[in-house]
Amino acid sequence: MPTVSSEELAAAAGVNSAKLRKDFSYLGSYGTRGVGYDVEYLVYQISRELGLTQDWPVVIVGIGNLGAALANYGGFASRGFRVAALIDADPAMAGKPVAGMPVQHTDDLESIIEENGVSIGVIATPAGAAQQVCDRLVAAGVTSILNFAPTVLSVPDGVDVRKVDLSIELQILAFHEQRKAGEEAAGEPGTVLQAPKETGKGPDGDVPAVMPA
Amino acid sequence: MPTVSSEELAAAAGVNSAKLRKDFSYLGSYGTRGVGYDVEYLVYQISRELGLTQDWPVVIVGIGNLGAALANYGGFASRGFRVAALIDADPAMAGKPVAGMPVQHTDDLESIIEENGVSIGVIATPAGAAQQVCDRLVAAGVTSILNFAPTVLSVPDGVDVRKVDLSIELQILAFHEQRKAGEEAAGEPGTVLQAPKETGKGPDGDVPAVMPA
DNA sequence: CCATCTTTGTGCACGCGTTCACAAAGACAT
DNA sequence: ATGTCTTTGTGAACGCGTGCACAAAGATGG
Repeated sequence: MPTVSSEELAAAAGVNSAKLRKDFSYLGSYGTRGVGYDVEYLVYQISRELGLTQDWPVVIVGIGNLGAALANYGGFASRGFRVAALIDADPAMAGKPVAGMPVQHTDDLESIIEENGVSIGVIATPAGAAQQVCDRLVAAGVTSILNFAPTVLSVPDGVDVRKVDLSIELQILAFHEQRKAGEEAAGEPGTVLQAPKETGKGPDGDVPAVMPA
Repeated sequence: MPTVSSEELAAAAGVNSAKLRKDFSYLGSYGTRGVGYDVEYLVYQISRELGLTQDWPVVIVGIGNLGAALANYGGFASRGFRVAALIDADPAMAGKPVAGMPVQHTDDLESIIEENGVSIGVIATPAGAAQQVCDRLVAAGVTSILNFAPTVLSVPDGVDVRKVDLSIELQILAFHEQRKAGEEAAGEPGTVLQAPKETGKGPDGDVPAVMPA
């Protein structure tokens, strides 16, 4: 029976072994003292807890470049996601195959959601259409939305929204890049003030909490 | 002179006003007691600190659906980013206009980086090509990389890499979705163990630290 | 010029998460 | 069986960030 110790896993992941054990303990006691964790069993338990063992049908609304990229993205299937439908408002897109699947028109959004039991929707439309699409998705029964449009969506309680801003990551890189460049010329008064300390805990460690939208 | 108080800003952002004032104080003392912060001056100071006032030339390598989506993304310009070049390995792509800009061939990667003084690169290639592209970018002088390919890149010290996994966000939504569904049927032994407490601090608050790559 | 009122900037205390350290548990050898 | 050795699971301590509370600063009015 192949096993791993918390020490090995911690070293591989670059975290503290005690933290790892404590995290695992919240899922139950799946380890064997003196031996470690049964790899296969552990993987299954974590997968189950994260929802990887379930099949999540999702719809992607807005089949532009980004929507098409998402539809073609291979990582979804292995994570338990199944693209149930691609939806676009452009009648010219309807029926066209994208990622081996015909694009459907927005008119059929509600019936598609219902028939496939979709609870997760992905919005990759232009900013102007996002809120309207969001409202229709929610009305049709979607309770989780992944929003790639550069808009803040308002949704009723009980609906989760996650906003992905492709430029925020670049922003963070640029912030660090600026820090690198400023290091050799540090100390000039009134130009770049140092943050109180460098935690070094993670890539986000020294990014200010407040960023403009 | 239009001003805002830390109280107003905190209410708008949904954070504590003391935290906000303390954060601002790390950038310097830009407020006026009894009045608040001069909006225009504050915006400028924060923009400068975040690097928004600088012009960051970036190259996008891999002009598939995702690369094209990024090239067309409007949010970059307003954040101080300028797409200096689009690069692809496919000779058939060379010269084709994407987002009003001709795609250039990978052969010219090094000269493009050098001529434009690019220090930030975006990788949107297939997984198989990512590391090789990364190596060439780094060798050419790029010190920050935004990686959309589903690979972990290895880079020398001093180079920053941020990995964007489009499915991880879906993963998080699915995790919460599962929790929602499990709530009415909670308490069954051995199925879904509760995390010790619900912090409610943010959308990532109750996501386990360890997730499979 | 003094009094009052508003809001900043920050010392300090609290609370939470991380880490340490160790007892308990189980494997394995004798 | 008994002892030894490894590794888990977790109580307790530590450290850091968040929020409270207030003194200092400056505006504003009389």
